[in-house]
Amino acid sequence: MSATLHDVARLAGVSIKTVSNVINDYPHIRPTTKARVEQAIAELGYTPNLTARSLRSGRTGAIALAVPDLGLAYFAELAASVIAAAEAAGVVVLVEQTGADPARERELLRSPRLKLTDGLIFSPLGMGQEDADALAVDYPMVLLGERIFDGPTDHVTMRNVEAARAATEFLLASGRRRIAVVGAHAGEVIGSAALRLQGYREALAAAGIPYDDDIVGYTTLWHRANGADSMRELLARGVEFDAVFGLNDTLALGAMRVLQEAGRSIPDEVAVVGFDGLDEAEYSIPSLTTVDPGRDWIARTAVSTLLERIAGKVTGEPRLLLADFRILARESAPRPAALAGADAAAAPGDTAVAGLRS
Amino acid sequence: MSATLHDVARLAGVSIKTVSNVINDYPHIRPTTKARVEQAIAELGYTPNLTARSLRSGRTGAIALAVPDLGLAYFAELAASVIAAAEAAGVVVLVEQTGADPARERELLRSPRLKLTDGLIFSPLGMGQEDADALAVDYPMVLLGERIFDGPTDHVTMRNVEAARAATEFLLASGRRRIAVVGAHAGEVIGSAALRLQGYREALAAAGIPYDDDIVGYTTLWHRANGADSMRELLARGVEFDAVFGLNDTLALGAMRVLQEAGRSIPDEVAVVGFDGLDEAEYSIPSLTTVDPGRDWIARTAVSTLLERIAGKVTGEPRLLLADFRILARESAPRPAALAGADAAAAPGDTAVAGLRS
DNA sequence: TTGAAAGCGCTAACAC
DNA sequence: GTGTTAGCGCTTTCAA
Repeated sequence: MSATLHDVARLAGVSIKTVSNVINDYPHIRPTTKARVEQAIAELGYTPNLTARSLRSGRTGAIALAVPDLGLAYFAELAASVIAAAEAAGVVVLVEQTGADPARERELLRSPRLKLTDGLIFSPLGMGQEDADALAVDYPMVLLGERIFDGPTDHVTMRNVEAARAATEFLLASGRRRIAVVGAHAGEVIGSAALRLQGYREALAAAGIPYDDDIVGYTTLWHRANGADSMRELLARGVEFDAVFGLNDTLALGAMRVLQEAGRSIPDEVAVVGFDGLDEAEYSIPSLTTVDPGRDWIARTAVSTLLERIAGKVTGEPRLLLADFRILARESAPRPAALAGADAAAAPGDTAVAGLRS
Repeated sequence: MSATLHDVARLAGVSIKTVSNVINDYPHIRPTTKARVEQAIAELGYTPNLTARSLRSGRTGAIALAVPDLGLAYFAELAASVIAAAEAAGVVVLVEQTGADPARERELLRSPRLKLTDGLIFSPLGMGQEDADALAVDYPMVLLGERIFDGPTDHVTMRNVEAARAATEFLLASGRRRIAVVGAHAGEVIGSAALRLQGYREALAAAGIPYDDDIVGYTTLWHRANGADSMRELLARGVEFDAVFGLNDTLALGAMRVLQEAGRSIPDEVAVVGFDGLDEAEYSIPSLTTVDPGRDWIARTAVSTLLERIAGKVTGEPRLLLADFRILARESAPRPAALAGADAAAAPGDTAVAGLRS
C-alpha cells in the first residue's frame, strides 16, 4: 500500500524524525539530508497519512458546515462561498443537511460524526431562541442566521432590520405608498422574517405611513411556491398595493410570476424588491431588485473566525459580527432619483444604494 | 477532555475490550456486564474517537464529492441528493469545488486531503477523454458526467443522447419544424453538449428534417447569461425558428427571457424545452418543459456503488450505470396530443413522457 | 542536527 | 465471556 514515514526513512537512511522534520518544514536540517529525504519521498510517492496525523495532533484539518438544504439557492451559494474560503485557508469542508428540522439540528450538535472535524459552522433554521443552551458545545462553533441570538458562541450574520428598512425606504423614495409584504411568519419575534418585517415597519413609521396587516402575506416556508400562493391570496382579497417586498428573493420571484399572470406590469403598476442577492435574481424577467446582505463576507468571516477559535488565538467573549449590505437596483424596482447620489461600486449592471460598516 | 475507552473501562470495572465489544454490538456479552458498561458510557458522556477508529480500521466513514461549483444549480441539487443518500447509509460527505478547471481537477485526484475519506464521487467538467488515465487512482472512485468514458472506474451517468432525442421528438410531435439549439460547444465530441446535440440531430434525421447549423447557438459556458446572449444573437441574425432546445435548463431560462423581451410569445410562437429537471424550471414564467435526466437516481447509485467498492463487495470490471429519464411537460412546451398515451407517474403538475430502463 | 521511543484512542488477534 | 497486547502512522519530548 501507501508508503509511510518509515519507508521513506529507510530509503533515505535517516530516522523518521528527520523525515517528519522535512515534511513539517522544520528549519534546522542540513541541506544534503533534506535533499536526500525529498528524493526518497518523490521516489516512493509518499503522502502523509492525515488520519494518523489527526490522531496525534488532535486536528483534522476539516470543518463541518451544517445547512438546512443545498437545494435552497441561498444555502447553496453560502456553501459555495464557505468551501472556497476554507480551501483558501487549507481546510476542507464536510457538509451536513438538517432539513430545517429542529430535532435533527439538535442531534447534529451531539453527533460523533463531528469528531471528524475541528469545528462547526452552523446555520439552524428549525431551532429557536429557546435552544440557545444547546449551542454550548465543547468544540469550536460559529453560528449563522437569526434564529438564536446571544448564544454562547461567535455569531456571524447580516443586518436584517437595517437592510429591510433600507429596502423599504428605497421603495418609499420611489413614491410607493402601499407596500405589500410576502413571507411574514405569524407570531415570530426573532428569525429572518420577523427582523425583516421589523425593518419594514420602522421605515413606514419613519415616513408616517400606517402599518396595514391587510397587505402582509404570511407563509410558513420561503419557497417560490409560497411566494406565488401568497400573492395569489393578496390579489384574490382585492387589496390595493403599488409595491411588494419579498422577504427573500425566492418569494419575490414567485410573487412576480403571479403578478405577471394577473397582468400587473412590473415595475409600473407594482414594484418588486427581494432580499438575499441570489445570482438568479439578476436573470429573472424582469431582473429583480434585491438586497445583498453580504453573504460572501459572512462566509469568509465565519471561516476565519472559526479557524481562529480552533487555533486558540481568540479566547474572549463570544462575538457578534455583522455584514455590510447593499441594495442592487434592477428592473423590478429602479433606483429612485432621490437616491442617485448613493451609488457605489457594485456588480456591472447593478446599482449599490446602501451599505453600513460592520 | 473527552472520555476514552479506558475511562469507561475503569469506571465499569472491565477491560477496554469489553467496552469495545459493547460499542460494536458484539453479541456474546453478559447482560449485566453490558448494562454496567452502558451505564458508565452514559455517565461519562463517552463518544468514540472516530479519528482513532479510522487509523486503526483504515476506514473514515466519510466520502468526498468533487463538483465544479455549488453555485451552479444542477450541482447544488446533485450535492443535496448525494449528501442525503450518504447520510442514509451512515457516511458523511466532504465537498470540494474544482471550478471546472482541468488542472485543479487533476490535482484534486492526487490531493492528500482525500486521505480523510474512503472514496470519491467525482464530477469533472474541465478534464476530457485525454485525461482518462489520470482516473486510475488507488482509492475507490465513482465518475459522474460525460467528460470521460471507458475510464478505469465505475461511471454513473445519464442517457444524454436518448434523452435529448426524446426532447426533440417531443417538439417535433408538437408540430415544430425549425428547432433552434442553445448551448452547443464547437468541436466537442463527447461531453454533455455534444451528446445532447447528437440526440437532437438523430431526432431530426429520423423525421427527415435537415440539420441547419444556422439555428444552432454556440456558447462556451452554460450560465443563464450565455443562453440569453445566444438567443440575442439568433434573433439579431434574423433566422427563423418555432422552437428552442436549451441544452440545459439554465440556458433555456436565459433564452426564454430574451424571447419574451423580444415579444415572442411562448409557447405559441416559440416552444422552449430545457434539460436537467431543475427545481426552478417549475416556477419560471412560463414554467419550463424540461428533461429530468434522473439526477436523484444518479446520486443514490453513485453513493451505493462507491460504498460497495469501499466494502470490497464488488471487485469486477468498471461498470457503466445509466439513469432513466423523463420529460416533464409544462407551459413552455405543452405535451402534444400524439404523446398523450405516454403519461406516467410524475410530480404533480408534471407530465412524464418518456423513460428507459437502466 | 539527528535519533530513540512513547503514545494519541482504537480494533482485532489471541489467550484464558 | 472477558482480558492482554500489539500495533495503525504520526508528532513530539528528550537525548545524544
